[in-house]
Amino acid sequence: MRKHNGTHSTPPAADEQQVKGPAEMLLAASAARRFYLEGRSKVEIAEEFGLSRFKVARILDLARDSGIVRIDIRLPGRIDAELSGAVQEACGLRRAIVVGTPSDDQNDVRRQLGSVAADLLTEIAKDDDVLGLAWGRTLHTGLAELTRLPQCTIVQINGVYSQRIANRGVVETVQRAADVSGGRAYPIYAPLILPDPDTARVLRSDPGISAAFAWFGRITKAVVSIGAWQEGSSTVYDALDPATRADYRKRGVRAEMSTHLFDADGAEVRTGLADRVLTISTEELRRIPEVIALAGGAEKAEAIDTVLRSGLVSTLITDAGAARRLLSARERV
Amino acid sequence: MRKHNGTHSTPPAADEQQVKGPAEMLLAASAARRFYLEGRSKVEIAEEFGLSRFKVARILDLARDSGIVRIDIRLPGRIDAELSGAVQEACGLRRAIVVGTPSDDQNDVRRQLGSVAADLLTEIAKDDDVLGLAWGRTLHTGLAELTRLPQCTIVQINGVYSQRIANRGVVETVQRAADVSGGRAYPIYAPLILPDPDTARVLRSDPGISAAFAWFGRITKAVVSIGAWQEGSSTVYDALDPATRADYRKRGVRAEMSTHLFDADGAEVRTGLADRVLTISTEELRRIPEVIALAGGAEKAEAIDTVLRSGLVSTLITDAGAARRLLSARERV
DNA sequence: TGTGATGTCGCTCATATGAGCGCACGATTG
DNA sequence: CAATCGTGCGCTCATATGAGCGACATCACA
Repeated sequence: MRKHNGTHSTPPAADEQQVKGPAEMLLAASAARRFYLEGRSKVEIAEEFGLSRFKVARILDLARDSGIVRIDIRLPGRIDAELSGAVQEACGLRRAIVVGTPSDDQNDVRRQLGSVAADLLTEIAKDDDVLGLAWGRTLHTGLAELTRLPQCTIVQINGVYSQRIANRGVVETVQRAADVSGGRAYPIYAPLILPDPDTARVLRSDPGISAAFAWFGRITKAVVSIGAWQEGSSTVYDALDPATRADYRKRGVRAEMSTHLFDADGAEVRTGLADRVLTISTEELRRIPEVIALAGGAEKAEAIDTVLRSGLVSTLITDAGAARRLLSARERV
Repeated sequence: MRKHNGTHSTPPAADEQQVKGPAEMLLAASAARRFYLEGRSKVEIAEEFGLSRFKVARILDLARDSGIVRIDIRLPGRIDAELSGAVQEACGLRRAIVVGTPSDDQNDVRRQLGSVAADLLTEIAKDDDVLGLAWGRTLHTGLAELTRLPQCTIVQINGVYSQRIANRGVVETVQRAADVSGGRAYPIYAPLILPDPDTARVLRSDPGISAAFAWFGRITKAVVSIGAWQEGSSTVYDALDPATRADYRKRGVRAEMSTHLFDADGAEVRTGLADRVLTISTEELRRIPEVIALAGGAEKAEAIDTVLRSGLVSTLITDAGAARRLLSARERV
């Protein structure tokens, strides 16, 4: 039972006025109202107007084709359904959510992405899920909206980068998530990046921190963010000294996710950095069934493209600008 | 098979956001696109998304109820479907066509009504129809748009009121209608109102005029216009001297159609006027299967109400202002 | 007037669809 | 722990629906 084959796949130039005259138009509008709005069956309508149900069907087809009946599908709020579908398709993701930001302000974008991520978590989290949260700046504001959550264990999956964000905020958000969830929380009260591998090793054996790390293998849903390898786009980039930044860039680093570095092909670039950060490993990440990555801003499009190639991410939440650039990049390939 | 029982008969206050989260919303939008826009079946959609067809049905219901899918029915151009239906219902007419005039200018309204009448004639006239045309000012301009017509006989059903309108125009329009139709025309080259019954009698036996009158009994579709018994609203009123106008008004006349006068109950008011006009009789009118009446302007609402009660009219073409007043008058009864 | 093209209508029949139902599961309460 | 309720899911089955078809009217053109 395929309706209107063709007519709707090739959208009309304008309202193609195929209708003959006012009487038929009125009949079409009336029948369409009964059928589409009042939910009557075509048989009923046929009886009411004294027509055959086939005639009614043809009239309704006509009404759709001529633009009398207009069906539009648009998500309330900010999600761009079309871009979302396109990105999901083009990148082979389980899910892609593109928010159509009217504003270009970076903070607005971050807040929106975080807010959507919070909604998504609220929606897809089940009891006994183990949530790994790795937020940096992007998630920080938005996840404050997290007001409902099933009873989950919540694990912080990397340390805190305290230079820019008040510690208070991060701690509060973790605790808040655990509170609304009613489950246990495993925060990591330690810096993200440490001066040397020895310090990292010592901290990993700290009871509180190791408790969190012990959960990494059992995380079922994680939220991370993607940064481009440039100023202001990646917490890690910003935390490193200029020489190291340049060195990594020379070694092909284009993107960063949860302190892991990726080149343009989505391959992980192994550096000494891994030894002196407190974070989940890519192997552990890969085992997580649902990895939600956030990244906003058109300038991150290449970095997103890159990280998605690694196959670590199952859901991407981004904004329209980045989505469009991402799509045009993928088309070119 | 009744869809969405209730939900759509009670329109939601706003977009009732019943949807759980972004993922479900996205799924709903995606499924709705496939179903409503691409015309896929629910079974296909279910297969594509790996759901049962029931789940798909529920998602689609949700999408409609939550406002993701918006179906609106509106006629392209100027016809107001809702008012048309309401008037048709309230007045027990076979058809009612209400044009939604943005302009209040009387000439604009007349042009629109005439144009719609032309379209309607084009649509419903069949070969071998005998069309009776009685136009006054309202139809004069609009019927110029008559560009297509099956082969019909066209009969002018009343004389010409030449004081205000150039004769040339009327004659031209009649001939034009006959030309586009390819049928024969029976114009009446004589005034509508004559000074006395004798002159009328003489003229009725004029070969050309009596030829037209001879067709009156066989007319299958007629177009007439309704006037209120006041200045500028009825050709007949305007043509009479003040004393006669007042006299008729005193005798209950509220409306005029094709020189026939009606009181507030829709009963015909018999006056001497009938003997000195050249027009079709109400008895002949009543035998015509389709009588299309035109009347525009809110000030004619009462007159329309009145004439419709006579039962002579099967189709009304009017404007939104008159329609609304007509409806509120009928509601009060 | 014939004749093929075109369009309209309503039929049959296979398929799509929804109402109603029961089942399984989780939450709530005694 | 058991009973109860609510909820979400998918099944059955009667109904609604569209594709395809032939009958018929209409039309353009010879």
